[in-house]
Amino acid sequence: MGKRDTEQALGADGPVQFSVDRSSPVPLYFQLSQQLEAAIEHGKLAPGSLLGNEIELAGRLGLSRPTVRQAIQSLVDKGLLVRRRGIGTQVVHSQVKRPLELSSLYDDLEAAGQKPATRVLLNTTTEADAEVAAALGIAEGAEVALVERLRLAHGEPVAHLRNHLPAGLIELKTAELEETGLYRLMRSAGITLHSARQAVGARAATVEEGERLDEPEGAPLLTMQRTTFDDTGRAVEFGSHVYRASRYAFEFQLLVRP
Amino acid sequence: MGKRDTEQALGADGPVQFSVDRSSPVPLYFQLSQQLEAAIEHGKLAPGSLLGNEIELAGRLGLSRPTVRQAIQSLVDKGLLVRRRGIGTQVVHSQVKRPLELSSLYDDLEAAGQKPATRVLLNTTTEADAEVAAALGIAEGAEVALVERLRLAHGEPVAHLRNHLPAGLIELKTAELEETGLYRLMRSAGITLHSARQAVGARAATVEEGERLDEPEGAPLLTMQRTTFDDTGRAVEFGSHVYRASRYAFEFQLLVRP
DNA sequence: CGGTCCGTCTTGTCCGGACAATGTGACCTC
DNA sequence: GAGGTCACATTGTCCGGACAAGACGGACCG
Repeated sequence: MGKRDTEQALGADGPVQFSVDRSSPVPLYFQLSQQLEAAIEHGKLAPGSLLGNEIELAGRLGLSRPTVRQAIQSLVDKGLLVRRRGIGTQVVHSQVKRPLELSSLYDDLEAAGQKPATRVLLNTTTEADAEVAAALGIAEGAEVALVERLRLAHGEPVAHLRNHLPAGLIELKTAELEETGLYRLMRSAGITLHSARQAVGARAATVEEGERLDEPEGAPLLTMQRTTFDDTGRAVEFGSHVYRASRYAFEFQLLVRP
Repeated sequence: MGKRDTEQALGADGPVQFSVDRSSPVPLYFQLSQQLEAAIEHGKLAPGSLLGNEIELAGRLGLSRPTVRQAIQSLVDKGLLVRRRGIGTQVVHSQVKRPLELSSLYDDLEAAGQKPATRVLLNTTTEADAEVAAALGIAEGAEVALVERLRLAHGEPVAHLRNHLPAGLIELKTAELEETGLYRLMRSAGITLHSARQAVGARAATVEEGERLDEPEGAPLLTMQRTTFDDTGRAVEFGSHVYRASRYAFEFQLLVRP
């Protein structure tokens, strides 16, 4: 009965089928959004194809339209779908890389198959200087934890990491720091990382930095300063890091919210 | 009649007042979210203070609870509010910098009061090589626009910018490129920028780069490669840029979506 | 005094419906 | 044939209600 022929989201044998389990404790909208995301990821929903209108989709699944909209909206926020009033909802054309987690050097190296290792150079407490106090939003002179680490890949130095944390937030054990990344330790301590403000620059290596990182004096180094916040807006970490430019580059994705 | 005393969002003279205009074409939830955001921005809602429960807020404004929730949710997504079941919704503790737009060097310099200027070195079309084709998702050898620019601040060079764009997307006039940034031109051409994938690294300047940027050979340079996508997922620009590390650093904010 | 249970508060999820806004395509008119 | 007009399809906004889930405080009991 459709007056208009539309490019439907069809597989080889009909429309992609979704289903929800009402006995599951997982919210219905979340079940649906995961199935949609998986279908997009696996190419079952081709880029550019229309999803079919919300009301019919809701009826087919036995859900209400608000629930279906909530599922779709979460994927729109992720950049996987585009809604167009009067047209429909379609899959974006290019495969979108995932929004990229707050990059952890340890995880980055591990994912690249580089077998990261860590040498803890310092694990103590100190008084916050002006820069650290401003970054963490605490008083100058307040006690903070200070960790300095050398991160290695394949036995060669990649970066020198210096981190300051508010006192009492987490107890950092040197043995743990040698075996995993700082963010993993914080997450397993119940801290939910939420956002980070970063500044990335470059400069020439000093003699000391060169010795530490096995680079000649004057070699280009990548520098990053980062303040990380948890979900309540507290600053939970301030890092001041130096990377060998010959061994590392940052990759990340920015989303624009208009 | 409240059995519990809660830290309310109070000003000097009672709770902050909001109001909506039903005759306005602006959606109600958007009116409310803007007023909430402004109140947070101006400190009228103190960090950590509770917002008051949704049902009462809805009743006070003459709105339904879903509408109020939609307004609140948009601010939660922005990282300005935190919801806690059984507790309430509260303002995050630290002032959050805005999510940071897709950084435009031109806008960055202008915002810093640096009076940016642009010298267009090249404005032509060419065939996409393998790297450009892969980044833009087009065929190798396809026609692309190519622009090379030197960006100056206070008359001194800051960066060398090379951009490739799919053919036919936008007509770039050299005169316009000298006067504003590429992103502004694209936006005013009706292209809605959505996300970008970036890689930032560093390296030592070659002789030619040094001459172009007024740096000695071997000076540290910041490099960035960026592919920008519009809201349908099309790649609309691939940039390969080189910055003087002594004059520029990237600042940006990353959001973690759990 | 301490631990457990329970009630209450708040957000989370879900439903069904209604009307508005907008883009598309077909139809009609000139 | 060209242009404007109109109906239709689809998402956008908004409402009112219902129950569930989690968190906190206080009462109760050992």
